[in-house]
Amino acid sequence: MSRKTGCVIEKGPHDLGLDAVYKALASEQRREILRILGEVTPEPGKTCCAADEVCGCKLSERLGVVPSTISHHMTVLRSAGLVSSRRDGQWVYYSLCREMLDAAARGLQRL
Amino acid sequence: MSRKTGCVIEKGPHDLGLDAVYKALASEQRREILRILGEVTPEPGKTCCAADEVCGCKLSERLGVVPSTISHHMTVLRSAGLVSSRRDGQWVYYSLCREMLDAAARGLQRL
DNA sequence: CTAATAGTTCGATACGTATCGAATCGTAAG
DNA sequence: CTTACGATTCGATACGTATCGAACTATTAG
Repeated sequence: MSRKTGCVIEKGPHDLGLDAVYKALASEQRREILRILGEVTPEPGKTCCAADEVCGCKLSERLGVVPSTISHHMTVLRSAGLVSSRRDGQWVYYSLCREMLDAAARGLQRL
Repeated sequence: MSRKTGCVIEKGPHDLGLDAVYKALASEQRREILRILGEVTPEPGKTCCAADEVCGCKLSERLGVVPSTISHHMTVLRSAGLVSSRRDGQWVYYSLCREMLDAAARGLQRL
């Protein structure tokens, strides 16, 4: 099926719509995840990663935390709109939502 | 004495220097404080606020929280480098450190 | 000096979050 | 169907944070 979770930029009073975004960013581990997703370097020999996407198991490996913790962080990032997820067979691929990152950056400069 | 706390932009591995900044931003109340400091609108008849600065008692009044809570938030914001503080007699004036806000915004775009 | 005002610090409480292991679900491979 | 693997959910625990009131400090006003 591979239904893709779109990244929608919500707008509300003040930056309440960005509240979840700033909370999600307040974690070095999650920022590391975003950095990894930003790399989008496809490893040649690997089967588990598409061209510009990263799957959960790779994140688990690179951060050195168990899958359930990764899953938790990805839920936070996804509901903040910072990443989108797509299931392809056994794997779930994540990719960065740069629009939301830009929105957060603009939100800061607006202060 | 009015010794001013300078705002220094620290740099470290990754954005660990920005960790405190993102944590400080992960609070609607603190973002509201930054917004108020960003206004820098001097009220004409008021005696407790200098031209481009805001004192703690005004923040306490506008947010509707007790002074001790404001003091806590200001400590967080100050140690993140997002605001600088200056005591003038009875009052402590706060002002925004736009350099650090810009650094945080740039940090996001770098992801 | 005394009283009043602004701010900070401290202690307590409540709430949120990070993390793990175990159990479960979904999909693919045998 | 059974097994294996990736991912998620759940429960428990530990830690961090927000908030308040009370006590304290600093400064000004009388």
